[in-house]
Parts: sequence; C-alpha cells; structure tokens
Amino acid sequence: MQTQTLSEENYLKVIYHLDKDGLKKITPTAISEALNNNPASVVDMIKKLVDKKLVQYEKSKGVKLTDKGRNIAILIVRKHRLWEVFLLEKLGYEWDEIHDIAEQLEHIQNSELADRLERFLGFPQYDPHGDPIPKANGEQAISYKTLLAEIAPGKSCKVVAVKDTSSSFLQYLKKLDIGIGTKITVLDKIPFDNSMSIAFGKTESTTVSKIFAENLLVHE
Amino acid sequence: MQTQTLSEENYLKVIYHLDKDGLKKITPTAISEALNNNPASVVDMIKKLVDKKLVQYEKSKGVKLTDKGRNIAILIVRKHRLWEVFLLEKLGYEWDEIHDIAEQLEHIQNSELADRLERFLGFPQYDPHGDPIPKANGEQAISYKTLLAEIAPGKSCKVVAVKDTSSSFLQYLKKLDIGIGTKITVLDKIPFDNSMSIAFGKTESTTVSKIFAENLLVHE
DNA sequence: CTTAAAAATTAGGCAAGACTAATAAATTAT
DNA sequence: ATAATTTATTAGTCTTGCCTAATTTTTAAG
Repeated sequence: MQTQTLSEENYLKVIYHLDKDGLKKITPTAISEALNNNPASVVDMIKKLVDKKLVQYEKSKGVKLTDKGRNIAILIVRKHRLWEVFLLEKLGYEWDEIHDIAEQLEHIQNSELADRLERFLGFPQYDPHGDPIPKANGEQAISYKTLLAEIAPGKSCKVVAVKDTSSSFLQYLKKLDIGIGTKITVLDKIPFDNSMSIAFGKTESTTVSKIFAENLLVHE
Repeated sequence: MQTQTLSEENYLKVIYHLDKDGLKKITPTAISEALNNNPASVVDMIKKLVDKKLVQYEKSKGVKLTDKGRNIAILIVRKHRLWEVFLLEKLGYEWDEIHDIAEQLEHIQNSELADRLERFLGFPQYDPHGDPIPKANGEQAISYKTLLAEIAPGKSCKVVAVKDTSSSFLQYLKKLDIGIGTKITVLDKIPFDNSMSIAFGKTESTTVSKIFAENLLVHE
C-alpha cells in the first residue's frame, strides 16, 4: 500500500468534502476554489490521481473518488477530527484555534495512530465542531447539528460547537459557564424578539438573545 | 518570523545534533551522511540557510548554527521529545515505534503547542530514550549518561537511554528484554574485541558486542 | 614537496506541484 | 442556432530539493 504525498491527501480530502451531498458534479474549478489554487494545477493532479486509481474522471460526470480514494479521505477526516478533540480537551486550546493545527496533524502517517488516539480519547463520536468522527471501519454517525434557536421549548440538547468563534462570544460563553458538552434545556421562546429562556448546569433560568441562539450548535 | 520548510528544519536539526560536543567541525559530508543524501544537495541547502541567517559557513570552520538557527533546532528537538513521551505514555506505543512518528510530529507548527503539550504531560525532564527535553527557554537538563562500554567489570548500572535509535537496535533490545530502567551488571570485558559479558533481569550472562555497549547509555 | 585520496563545489538535470497565458470545449443567452 | 461566456485543457515556466558527473580544493601520505 503506497503512501500519498501531502498534496495528494489534500486533494482527496477536498474532493471528499465537496462530495457531501453526492449529487453535485465535482469539477476542476470547484476543486481549485476549495484549494485556492489554479484550475490548471487541478487538472494535472487529477491525472495523477487517476493514474493511482484514487479517483475517476469523466468530463460529463466530473471527479469521483474510487473506494480506495474514499477510504484514504475518510481516514484523513477521522484523524483530523480526533486530533481536534485532543487539542481541545487535552491541551486546552480554544474552539477557534484547533482547526489549523489539526490540518497539519491529519497527515501524520502511522497505521495505528488513529485507533490509539481514538481509544485514548474515549471513543468520541463528534469533534468540537459537532462533526461526526468516522469510525475505523469508515462508518460515520449522522450529524445532528442544529442551532439552539431551532430547539423546541421543553426539549434538551447538548452543546457541540459554536458558529461564531469571535472571542467576545467565546468569553460570554465562558462567563455563563457553557462549554462543549453542556446540556441545555429550552424553557421558553419569546416570539417578540426570538429570545429564549434556557436552563443549564446550576443556572435555572437565563434569557439569551436570538443572535446567541443562532450561534450555538447543538445535538438534540 | 518566517517559517521553515520541512527540509530546512531537518537540516537545522541534524546540524544541531552533530554539534553535540561543540568541537568537531561540521562539514557538508558529515551532514550528507546524517541525512543520507548527497553532499551536493547539502552545499545547496547551506547556501540557502546562510541566506536566511540560520547558519554560518566558512570552509575552515565548517557549519555553525546562528542563535536564530539554534533556537529553531532546539524547539524541534523539544517537540520531538515531548511527542515521544506522549506516544509512549498516553498512546501506549512501544519504545521502538515512537521515533518515526515523532519525526513527523516535531514539524507541527503552532507557537503554543510545545508548551501546552509539556504541561499536559506534567513537565517531563527526559524523553523515553533518556534524552533531556529542552525547556521553553532553551535550557536543558544535564545528561548524566555514560556508555555501557565505559562501565568497569563488577559494577552495575541502570539503562537510561539509547544512542542509536534505529529500529533494528531498539528491536534487539526488546528481544533481549532490556528497556529503560533495566539494571545491568558488567561481568567481564574481553580486550580482544571489546565485547563484554553482562547480566540483567533473568539473564545470568550474555555477551554483547563493542558496538552494542557503545550505544547503550546508562547511569552508574 | 609532490602526489594520491578525499572533500567540496559547480554545472546540468529531474520530479513534484504550483503558475500564467493561450487555446479548445462546453454552457448559456440571445 | 449562433454568439458570448464560462470552463477545461495544454504548453511552457518556476521553485524546491534532490540527483549525477565533472572539476576544483583540501588534506594526507610518501
């Protein structure tokens, strides 16, 4: 099993992410926009990836990952998300700092690394942005990410991520003592200004604004 | 503060390691042997590193790291050794598996990473090979290590590190069941070939070669 | 001191992966 | 359907970091 270059891995990952829905045609231009590079470079790389049987390419159907290519991409995503959990939970980084580091860590090559890391972290299901972490066999939990604003009164949810990563928002959350994993119960929604009253931790009731509720991602 | 390429970092690290004693002249050939590449490549890179003011080079005095270059090298070594501790203690890797992974991890770029990792690991002083972990300010614990080869017959010592970290050597140690902390008693030295017979653990007597004894670092 | 051997350097190339500019093909709009 | 526009592709360069072969410089030996 030959190994990929860093660049090849990044292409596979981007193609995988662009394929989210599975319907849209993945074109060289789309890839070049995602990678912030030149379409001509993409065409070159597609040829290389086709040679290596990591993708298929037909002008009419666009780029498709082969099983082999998809497996590699999933492993990279798996590593990325596991490392994000590590950076946040173990090293104490903030939500907005971990992505760039995980972007580097995801390329560390060692056949056992992802599995060992996963075990060490206690088999987390979601990363700190609320995205599901693929399992060793490639399976993925479904992403239930919703905005707090969409939770119905009476229901509870668990904070998985923030949409706005500005430090003013993060500091506000810290002050409230809301973090990843905090369980929030929605008590009431006020139609007038779309604010909501919520309960969490030791706080029995607090009112948060519409903007607040639209920037907190939760799992039901 | 501009960042280094992977290759540049590897050169700085190798030059730093070659400078251990501080006396020997560091030549392009020595570097090429350490990196397992061609002297011509080394000459190219030296020019580049001189331009970046990371090393100085005079034919008569050889290659010297500048303060800037040395600081970068020390940080790489620091990261390498911290990651080794992580891999061994947290992820449960074996002694001989960690080097190659740390070799990749040492290049992860983030200004806070080493410090956070160090705190997470509880400020370890030595890595799993017994080598001191440089502190954030560049200071290093002193290495009190001696070679097994220098231990007099009749005396005992404790393994603290290996000099050769090749996996062939580490695997040999594993097979013998020698690891960090193993107590070894030197029974005899054979002047003919500088081999020595030693006792350790349940092994009452085994003969090891000169090369072996010169690659095992111990504490009397 | 002169010669042989070793080390350093230069010159010229190569592969990866990016770029620009030019051209061809496919879409979209008229 | 044809023109206009957008997309894809090709050709030719560039940089990084490596290589080989040839040459020069240094060191070591006789």
